[in-house]
Amino acid sequence: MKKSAKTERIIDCALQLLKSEGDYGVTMRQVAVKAEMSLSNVQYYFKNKDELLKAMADRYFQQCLEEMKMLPELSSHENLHTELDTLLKGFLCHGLKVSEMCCIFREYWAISTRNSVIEEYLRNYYREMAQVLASKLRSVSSDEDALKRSVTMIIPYVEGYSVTALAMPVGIDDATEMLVNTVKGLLANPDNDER
Amino acid sequence: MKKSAKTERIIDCALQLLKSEGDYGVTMRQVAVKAEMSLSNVQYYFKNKDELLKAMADRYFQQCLEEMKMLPELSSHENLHTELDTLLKGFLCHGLKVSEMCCIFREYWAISTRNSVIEEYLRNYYREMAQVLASKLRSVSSDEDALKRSVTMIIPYVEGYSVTALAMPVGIDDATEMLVNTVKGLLANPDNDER
DNA sequence: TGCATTTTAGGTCAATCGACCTAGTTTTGA
DNA sequence: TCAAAACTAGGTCGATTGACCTAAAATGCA
Repeated sequence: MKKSAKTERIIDCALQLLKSEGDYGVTMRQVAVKAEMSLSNVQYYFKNKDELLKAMADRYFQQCLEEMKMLPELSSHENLHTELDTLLKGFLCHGLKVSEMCCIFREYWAISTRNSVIEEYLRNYYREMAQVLASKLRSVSSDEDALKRSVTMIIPYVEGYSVTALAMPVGIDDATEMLVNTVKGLLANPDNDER
Repeated sequence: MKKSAKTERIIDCALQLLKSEGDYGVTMRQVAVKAEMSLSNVQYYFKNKDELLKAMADRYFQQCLEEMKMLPELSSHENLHTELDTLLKGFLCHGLKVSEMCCIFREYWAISTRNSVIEEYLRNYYREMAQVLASKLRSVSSDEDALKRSVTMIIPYVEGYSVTALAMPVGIDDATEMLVNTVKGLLANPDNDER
Protein backbone atom coordinates (compact mmCIF):
# COMPACT_ATOMS: atom_id res chain seq x y z
CA MET A 1 0.00 0.00 0.00
CA LYS A 2 1.27 3.41 -0.94
CA LYS A 3 2.19 5.97 1.62
CA SER A 4 -0.43 8.35 0.38
CA ALA A 5 -3.13 5.71 0.65
CA LYS A 6 -2.19 5.00 4.22
CA THR A 7 -2.10 8.58 5.34
CA GLU A 8 -5.49 8.98 3.72
CA ARG A 9 -6.82 6.04 5.65
CA ILE A 10 -5.44 7.45 8.88
CA ILE A 11 -6.98 10.84 8.23
CA ASP A 12 -10.31 9.26 7.33
CA CYS A 13 -10.41 7.26 10.52
CA ALA A 14 -9.33 10.25 12.55
CA LEU A 15 -12.13 12.34 11.07
CA GLN A 16 -14.59 9.59 11.88
CA LEU A 17 -13.41 9.69 15.46
CA LEU A 18 -13.57 13.46 15.51
CA LYS A 19 -17.18 13.30 14.44
CA SER A 20 -18.24 10.69 16.99
CA GLU A 21 -16.02 11.45 19.97
CA GLY A 22 -14.83 15.04 19.67
CA ASP A 23 -11.25 16.21 19.43
CA TYR A 24 -10.08 14.59 22.64
CA GLY A 25 -11.58 11.38 21.36
CA VAL A 26 -9.06 11.46 18.55
CA THR A 27 -6.21 9.61 20.25
CA MET A 28 -3.35 8.11 18.34
CA ARG A 29 -4.30 4.73 19.74
CA GLN A 30 -7.95 4.90 18.77
CA VAL A 31 -7.00 6.03 15.30
CA ALA A 32 -4.65 3.09 15.04
CA VAL A 33 -7.37 0.65 16.10
CA LYS A 34 -9.87 2.11 13.66
CA ALA A 35 -7.34 2.10 10.83
CA GLU A 36 -6.24 -1.42 11.77
CA MET A 37 -2.60 -0.71 12.21
CA SER A 38 -0.19 -0.39 15.07
CA LEU A 39 0.17 2.73 17.14
CA SER A 40 3.75 3.11 16.03
CA ASN A 41 2.61 2.97 12.46
CA VAL A 42 0.26 5.89 12.92
CA GLN A 43 3.01 7.74 14.73
CA TYR A 44 5.34 7.05 11.87
CA TYR A 45 3.12 8.94 9.43
CA PHE A 46 2.22 11.66 11.89
CA LYS A 47 4.90 12.14 14.46
CA ASN A 48 2.69 14.49 16.48
CA LYS A 49 -0.93 14.59 17.37
CA ASP A 50 -0.84 18.22 16.35
CA GLU A 51 0.41 17.26 12.93
CA LEU A 52 -2.44 14.82 12.54
CA LEU A 53 -4.94 17.45 13.65
CA LYS A 54 -3.62 19.91 11.09
CA ALA A 55 -3.65 17.34 8.30
CA MET A 56 -7.23 16.45 9.15
CA ALA A 57 -8.41 20.05 9.03
CA ASP A 58 -6.45 20.69 5.86
CA ARG A 59 -8.02 17.83 4.02
CA TYR A 60 -11.50 18.27 5.41
CA PHE A 61 -11.90 21.92 4.54
CA GLN A 62 -10.41 21.28 1.11
CA GLN A 63 -12.88 18.49 0.55
CA CYS A 64 -15.84 20.61 1.59
CA LEU A 65 -14.80 23.37 -0.77
CA GLU A 66 -14.49 20.90 -3.62
CA GLU A 67 -18.01 19.73 -3.00
CA MET A 68 -19.18 23.30 -2.97
CA LYS A 69 -17.42 24.04 -6.24
CA MET A 70 -19.23 21.18 -7.93
CA LEU A 71 -22.63 22.78 -7.37
CA PRO A 72 -24.15 24.22 -10.55
CA GLU A 73 -24.08 27.94 -11.18
CA LEU A 74 -27.44 29.63 -11.21
CA SER A 75 -28.26 29.86 -14.89
CA SER A 76 -30.13 33.14 -15.13
CA HIS A 77 -33.25 34.98 -14.28
CA GLU A 78 -36.22 33.03 -15.63
CA ASN A 79 -36.13 30.26 -13.01
CA LEU A 80 -34.33 32.24 -10.38
CA HIS A 81 -36.77 31.47 -7.61
CA THR A 82 -36.74 27.74 -8.22
CA GLU A 83 -32.99 27.51 -8.58
CA LEU A 84 -32.34 29.56 -5.46
CA ASP A 85 -34.84 27.44 -3.59
CA THR A 86 -33.09 24.23 -4.59
CA LEU A 87 -29.66 25.59 -3.72
CA LEU A 88 -30.59 27.04 -0.34
CA LYS A 89 -32.80 24.18 0.71
CA GLY A 90 -29.88 21.90 0.02
CA PHE A 91 -27.80 23.94 2.43
CA LEU A 92 -30.43 24.09 5.12
CA CYS A 93 -31.15 20.37 4.92
CA HIS A 94 -27.68 19.62 6.26
CA GLY A 95 -28.62 21.43 9.42
CA LEU A 96 -32.00 19.85 9.85
CA LYS A 97 -30.59 16.35 9.60
CA VAL A 98 -27.49 17.34 11.58
CA SER A 99 -25.38 15.75 8.90
CA GLU A 100 -21.92 14.34 9.35
CA MET A 101 -20.56 17.58 7.97
CA CYS A 102 -22.37 19.59 10.63
CA CYS A 103 -20.95 17.45 13.41
CA ILE A 104 -17.41 17.92 12.24
CA PHE A 105 -17.83 21.64 11.81
CA ARG A 106 -19.19 21.94 15.31
CA GLU A 107 -16.02 20.32 16.55
CA TYR A 108 -13.85 22.68 14.56
CA TRP A 109 -15.79 25.70 15.76
CA ALA A 110 -15.00 24.64 19.30
CA ILE A 111 -11.39 23.71 18.60
CA SER A 112 -10.76 27.01 16.84
CA THR A 113 -11.39 28.95 20.03
CA ARG A 114 -8.33 27.35 21.59
CA ASN A 115 -6.15 26.60 18.57
CA SER A 116 -5.08 29.50 16.41
CA VAL A 117 -3.94 27.31 13.52
CA ILE A 118 -7.40 25.78 13.22
CA GLU A 119 -8.93 29.21 13.67
CA GLU A 120 -7.07 30.42 10.63
CA TYR A 121 -8.00 27.35 8.59
CA LEU A 122 -11.62 27.96 9.44
CA ARG A 123 -11.53 31.63 8.59
CA ASN A 124 -9.88 30.92 5.28
CA TYR A 125 -12.44 28.23 4.60
CA TYR A 126 -15.31 30.65 5.02
CA ARG A 127 -13.54 33.27 2.95
CA GLU A 128 -13.14 30.83 0.09
CA MET A 129 -16.66 29.59 0.57
CA ALA A 130 -17.88 33.14 0.20
CA GLN A 131 -16.03 33.46 -3.07
CA VAL A 132 -17.27 30.15 -4.42
CA LEU A 133 -20.83 30.98 -3.49
CA ALA A 134 -20.48 34.38 -5.12
CA SER A 135 -19.32 32.72 -8.31
CA LYS A 136 -22.48 30.61 -8.30
CA LEU A 137 -24.67 33.68 -8.01
CA ARG A 138 -22.75 36.10 -10.19
CA SER A 139 -24.81 35.53 -13.33
CA VAL A 140 -28.02 36.50 -11.54
CA SER A 141 -26.65 39.46 -9.65
CA SER A 142 -26.89 43.09 -10.53
CA ASP A 143 -23.49 44.08 -9.14
CA GLU A 144 -20.64 42.98 -6.91
CA ASP A 145 -21.92 44.72 -3.80
CA ALA A 146 -25.24 42.94 -4.08
CA LEU A 147 -23.27 39.72 -4.42
CA LYS A 148 -21.30 40.41 -1.27
CA ARG A 149 -24.42 41.20 0.66
CA SER A 150 -26.06 38.03 -0.57
CA VAL A 151 -23.30 35.72 0.58
CA THR A 152 -23.12 37.60 3.88
CA MET A 153 -26.78 36.80 4.29
CA ILE A 154 -26.63 33.17 3.19
CA ILE A 155 -23.53 31.77 4.85
CA PRO A 156 -24.16 32.87 8.44
CA TYR A 157 -27.80 31.88 8.17
CA VAL A 158 -26.99 28.43 6.88
CA GLU A 159 -24.38 27.82 9.56
CA GLY A 160 -26.61 29.11 12.32
CA TYR A 161 -29.55 27.13 11.05
CA SER A 162 -27.55 23.96 11.51
CA VAL A 163 -27.51 24.44 15.27
CA THR A 164 -30.92 25.99 15.79
CA ALA A 165 -33.16 24.39 13.17
CA LEU A 166 -34.88 21.92 15.44
CA ALA A 167 -35.91 24.63 17.86
CA MET A 168 -37.29 27.20 15.44
CA PRO A 169 -41.04 27.81 15.25
CA VAL A 170 -41.04 27.82 11.43
CA GLY A 171 -40.36 24.71 9.34
CA ILE A 172 -37.62 24.29 6.79
CA ASP A 173 -39.81 24.94 3.79
CA ASP A 174 -40.97 28.30 5.06
CA ALA A 175 -37.51 29.14 6.33
CA THR A 176 -36.10 28.40 2.90
CA GLU A 177 -38.79 30.53 1.29
CA MET A 178 -37.92 33.41 3.59
CA LEU A 179 -34.24 33.12 2.81
CA VAL A 180 -34.90 32.84 -0.93
CA ASN A 181 -37.02 35.97 -0.93
CA THR A 182 -34.49 37.86 1.12
CA VAL A 183 -31.63 36.89 -1.17
CA LYS A 184 -33.68 37.70 -4.25
CA GLY A 185 -34.24 41.14 -2.82
CA LEU A 186 -30.56 41.60 -2.11
CA LEU A 187 -29.54 40.42 -5.56
CA ALA A 188 -31.99 42.67 -7.32
CA ASN A 189 -31.59 45.79 -5.27
CA PRO A 190 -28.24 47.52 -5.78
CA ASP A 191 -29.19 50.10 -3.19
CA ASN A 192 -30.32 48.47 -0.01
CA ASP A 193 -30.85 51.47 2.20
CA GLU A 194 -34.55 51.98 1.90
CA ARG A 195 -37.50 49.75 2.61
CA MET B 1 -19.40 29.03 53.38
CA LYS B 2 -22.82 27.77 52.43
CA LYS B 3 -23.33 24.74 50.33
CA SER B 4 -25.03 26.71 47.60
CA ALA B 5 -22.20 29.22 47.45
CA LYS B 6 -19.67 26.46 47.03
CA THR B 7 -21.51 24.65 44.29
CA GLU B 8 -21.82 27.99 42.55
CA ARG B 9 -18.09 28.53 42.82
CA ILE B 10 -17.45 25.09 41.44
CA ILE B 11 -19.78 25.63 38.51
CA ASP B 12 -18.24 29.02 37.80
CA CYS B 13 -14.75 27.61 37.71
CA ALA B 14 -15.88 24.68 35.61
CA LEU B 15 -17.46 27.03 33.08
CA GLN B 16 -14.25 29.04 32.96
CA LEU B 17 -12.38 25.86 32.17
CA LEU B 18 -14.96 24.86 29.60
CA LYS B 19 -14.43 28.15 27.83
CA SER B 20 -10.65 28.00 27.80
CA GLU B 21 -9.95 24.29 27.50
CA GLY B 22 -12.99 22.61 26.05
CA ASP B 23 -15.07 19.92 27.66
CA TYR B 24 -12.25 17.46 28.14
CA GLY B 25 -10.33 20.25 29.79
CA VAL B 26 -12.93 20.26 32.53
CA THR B 27 -11.39 17.68 34.84
CA MET B 28 -12.45 17.30 38.41
CA ARG B 29 -8.91 18.05 39.47
CA GLN B 30 -8.53 21.21 37.43
CA VAL B 31 -11.84 22.45 38.71
CA ALA B 32 -10.64 21.78 42.24
CA VAL B 33 -7.43 23.71 41.65
CA LYS B 34 -9.26 26.66 40.13
CA ALA B 35 -11.85 26.68 42.92
CA GLU B 36 -9.11 26.28 45.51
CA MET B 37 -10.42 23.19 47.19
CA SER B 38 -9.53 19.57 47.30
CA LEU B 39 -10.49 17.07 44.64
CA SER B 40 -12.57 15.14 47.12
CA ASN B 41 -14.41 18.28 47.96
CA VAL B 42 -15.46 18.84 44.39
CA GLN B 43 -16.42 15.20 44.17
CA TYR B 44 -18.48 15.59 47.28
CA TYR B 45 -20.69 18.21 45.68
CA PHE B 46 -20.78 16.49 42.29
CA LYS B 47 -20.25 12.81 42.60
CA ASN B 48 -19.98 12.41 38.84
CA LYS B 49 -18.36 14.39 36.11
CA ASP B 50 -21.60 13.96 34.22
CA GLU B 51 -23.50 15.54 37.06
CA LEU B 52 -21.18 18.51 37.01
CA LEU B 53 -21.55 18.83 33.26
CA LYS B 54 -25.31 18.84 33.55
CA ALA B 55 -25.32 21.38 36.36
CA MET B 56 -23.05 23.62 34.31
CA ALA B 57 -25.31 23.51 31.29
CA ASP B 58 -28.38 23.99 33.41
CA ARG B 59 -27.07 27.10 35.02
CA TYR B 60 -25.45 28.56 31.95
CA PHE B 61 -28.45 28.34 29.69
CA GLN B 62 -30.66 29.68 32.46
CA GLN B 63 -28.31 32.61 32.92
CA CYS B 64 -28.25 33.41 29.22
CA LEU B 65 -32.02 33.41 29.06
CA GLU B 66 -32.21 35.75 32.05
CA GLU B 67 -29.92 38.17 30.28
CA MET B 68 -32.09 37.94 27.20
CA LYS B 69 -35.23 38.60 29.19
CA MET B 70 -33.76 41.80 30.58
CA LEU B 71 -33.51 43.37 27.13
CA PRO B 72 -36.11 46.07 26.51
CA GLU B 73 -39.17 45.37 24.40
CA LEU B 74 -39.37 47.27 21.17
CA SER B 75 -41.64 50.17 21.98
CA SER B 76 -43.57 50.70 18.77
CA HIS B 77 -43.37 51.81 15.20
CA GLU B 78 -42.00 55.32 15.11
CA ASN B 79 -38.39 54.39 15.89
CA LEU B 80 -38.63 50.83 14.70
CA HIS B 81 -35.58 50.99 12.49
CA THR B 82 -33.34 52.44 15.17
CA GLU B 83 -34.54 50.11 17.88
CA LEU B 84 -34.17 47.04 15.71
CA ASP B 85 -30.73 48.20 14.70
CA THR B 86 -29.64 48.54 18.31
CA LEU B 87 -31.05 45.17 19.28
CA LEU B 88 -29.64 43.23 16.36
CA LYS B 89 -26.27 44.92 16.35
CA GLY B 90 -25.98 43.96 19.99
CA PHE B 91 -26.49 40.34 19.03
CA LEU B 92 -24.07 40.42 16.13
CA CYS B 93 -21.37 42.14 18.16
CA HIS B 94 -21.01 39.05 20.32
CA GLY B 95 -19.97 37.13 17.24
CA LEU B 96 -17.57 39.70 15.91
CA LYS B 97 -15.67 39.87 19.18
CA VAL B 98 -16.02 36.11 19.73
CA SER B 99 -17.27 36.84 23.22
CA GLU B 100 -17.02 34.51 26.17
CA MET B 101 -20.59 33.50 25.53
CA CYS B 102 -19.78 32.48 21.98
CA CYS B 103 -16.91 30.29 23.13
CA ILE B 104 -19.05 28.42 25.59
CA PHE B 105 -21.82 27.93 23.09
CA ARG B 106 -19.39 26.53 20.57
CA GLU B 107 -18.40 23.96 23.15
CA TYR B 108 -21.99 23.03 23.83
CA TRP B 109 -22.76 22.76 20.13
CA ALA B 110 -19.98 20.22 19.87
CA ILE B 111 -20.86 18.39 23.06
CA SER B 112 -24.51 18.14 22.06
CA THR B 113 -23.63 15.96 19.08
CA ARG B 114 -22.42 13.25 21.43
CA ASN B 115 -24.49 13.88 24.55
CA SER B 116 -28.24 13.68 24.24
CA VAL B 117 -28.88 15.38 27.58
CA ILE B 118 -26.97 18.45 26.48
CA GLU B 119 -28.63 18.25 23.10
CA GLU B 120 -32.01 18.56 24.77
CA TYR B 121 -30.87 21.41 27.00
CA LEU B 122 -29.66 23.25 23.94
CA ARG B 123 -32.82 22.66 21.96
CA ASN B 124 -34.95 23.86 24.85
CA TYR B 125 -32.72 26.87 25.23
CA TYR B 126 -33.30 27.93 21.64
CA ARG B 127 -37.00 27.26 21.94
CA GLU B 128 -37.22 29.52 24.95
CA MET B 129 -35.00 32.08 23.30
CA ALA B 130 -37.38 32.13 20.36
CA GLN B 131 -40.26 32.85 22.70
CA VAL B 132 -38.41 35.55 24.58
CA LEU B 133 -37.34 37.23 21.37
CA ALA B 134 -40.89 37.04 20.09
CA SER B 135 -42.12 38.78 23.20
CA LYS B 136 -39.69 41.60 22.54
CA LEU B 137 -41.01 42.07 19.01
CA ARG B 138 -44.69 41.42 19.58
CA SER B 139 -45.69 45.06 19.90
CA VAL B 140 -44.27 45.89 16.48
CA SER B 141 -45.54 42.84 14.67
CA SER B 142 -48.58 42.51 12.49
CA ASP B 143 -49.41 38.94 13.50
CA GLU B 144 -48.04 35.81 15.14
CA ASP B 145 -46.91 34.19 11.91
CA ALA B 146 -44.85 37.22 11.06
CA LEU B 147 -43.38 36.99 14.54
CA LYS B 148 -42.43 33.36 14.08
CA ARG B 149 -40.82 34.09 10.77
CA SER B 150 -38.89 36.97 12.26
CA VAL B 151 -37.33 34.95 15.06
CA THR B 152 -36.61 32.14 12.61
CA MET B 153 -34.69 34.69 10.60
CA ILE B 154 -32.88 36.35 13.49
CA ILE B 155 -31.74 33.50 15.72
CA PRO B 156 -30.03 31.31 13.12
CA TYR B 157 -28.43 34.34 11.54
CA VAL B 158 -27.04 35.60 14.82
CA GLU B 159 -25.68 32.22 15.79
CA GLY B 160 -24.15 31.61 12.39
CA TYR B 161 -22.69 35.09 12.30
CA SER B 162 -20.76 34.31 15.44
CA VAL B 163 -18.68 31.70 13.62
CA THR B 164 -18.42 33.33 10.21
CA ALA B 165 -18.31 37.06 10.87
CA LEU B 166 -14.58 37.52 10.45
CA ALA B 167 -14.63 35.90 7.02
CA MET B 168 -17.59 37.70 5.46
CA PRO B 169 -17.03 40.28 2.73
CA VAL B 170 -19.48 42.74 4.30
CA GLY B 171 -18.85 44.51 7.59
CA ILE B 172 -20.99 44.34 10.69
CA ASP B 173 -22.74 47.65 10.08
CA ASP B 174 -23.94 46.67 6.65
CA ALA B 175 -24.75 43.17 7.82
CA THR B 176 -26.86 44.61 10.60
CA GLU B 177 -28.59 46.93 8.16
CA MET B 178 -29.41 43.98 5.92
CA LEU B 179 -30.80 41.98 8.77
CA VAL B 180 -32.80 44.93 10.08
CA ASN B 181 -34.38 45.52 6.69
CA THR B 182 -35.16 41.87 6.25
CA VAL B 183 -36.79 41.61 9.66
CA LYS B 184 -38.72 44.81 9.09
CA GLY B 185 -40.06 43.27 5.92
CA LEU B 186 -41.05 40.09 7.70
CA LEU B 187 -42.72 41.95 10.52
CA ALA B 188 -44.71 44.17 8.22
CA ASN B 189 -45.72 41.66 5.62
CA PRO B 190 -48.26 39.11 6.85
CA ASP B 191 -48.11 37.37 3.50
CA ASN B 192 -44.57 36.57 2.57
CA ASP B 193 -45.04 34.73 -0.69
CA GLU B 194 -44.48 37.46 -3.17
CA ARG B 195 -41.70 39.95 -3.59
C1' DT C 1 -23.52 19.17 76.35
C1' DG C 2 -23.19 15.35 73.16
C1' DC C 3 -24.50 12.98 69.09
C1' DA C 4 -25.63 12.79 64.08
C1' DT C 5 -24.96 14.92 59.86
C1' DT C 6 -22.39 17.52 56.73
C1' DT C 7 -18.13 18.82 55.01
C1' DT C 8 -13.09 18.40 54.09
C1' DA C 9 -8.60 16.11 53.30
C1' DG C 10 -5.59 12.69 51.74
C1' DG C 11 -4.53 8.47 49.52
C1' DT C 12 -5.07 4.49 46.14
C1' DC C 13 -6.54 2.26 41.96
C1' DA C 14 -6.73 0.72 37.08
C1' DA C 15 -7.06 2.85 32.69
C1' DT C 16 -5.50 5.79 29.20
C1' DC C 17 -2.76 9.20 27.10
C1' DG C 18 1.39 11.14 23.98
C1' DA C 19 5.99 10.47 23.36
C1' DC C 20 9.90 7.90 22.77
C1' DC C 21 13.00 3.85 21.85
C1' DT C 22 14.75 -0.28 19.56
C1' DA C 23 14.79 -3.80 16.38
C1' DG C 24 13.16 -6.20 12.68
C1' DT C 25 11.15 -6.22 7.66
C1' DT C 26 10.24 -4.53 3.09
C1' DT C 27 11.06 -1.60 -0.76
C1' DT C 28 13.84 1.29 -3.62
C1' DG C 29 17.37 2.61 -6.70
C1' DA C 30 22.20 3.03 -8.24
C1' DT D 1 23.24 -7.07 -6.11
C1' DC D 2 23.37 -4.73 -2.05
C1' DA D 3 23.21 -0.76 0.81
C1' DA D 4 20.16 2.94 2.03
C1' DA D 5 15.68 4.39 2.80
C1' DA D 6 11.04 3.50 3.95
C1' DC D 7 8.06 1.01 6.76
C1' DT D 8 6.23 -1.96 10.70
C1' DA D 9 5.82 -4.01 15.34
C1' DG D 10 6.25 -4.19 20.11
C1' DG D 11 7.53 -2.28 24.40
C1' DT D 12 8.38 1.38 28.11
C1' DC D 13 7.93 5.85 30.34
C1' DG D 14 5.93 9.52 33.25
C1' DA D 15 1.72 12.03 33.53
C1' DT D 16 -3.11 12.46 34.02
C1' DT D 17 -7.73 10.93 34.47
C1' DG D 18 -12.39 9.44 37.05
C1' DA D 19 -13.73 6.75 40.58
C1' DC D 20 -13.31 4.97 45.15
C1' DC D 21 -12.21 4.61 50.05
C1' DT D 22 -11.27 6.03 54.80
C1' DA D 23 -11.04 9.09 58.40
C1' DA D 24 -10.76 13.56 60.54
C1' DA D 25 -12.87 18.09 61.24
C1' DA D 26 -16.71 21.28 61.37
C1' DT D 27 -21.43 22.13 61.96
C1' DG D 28 -26.19 21.74 63.35
C1' DC D 29 -29.40 20.38 66.55
C1' DA D 30 -31.76 18.09 70.49
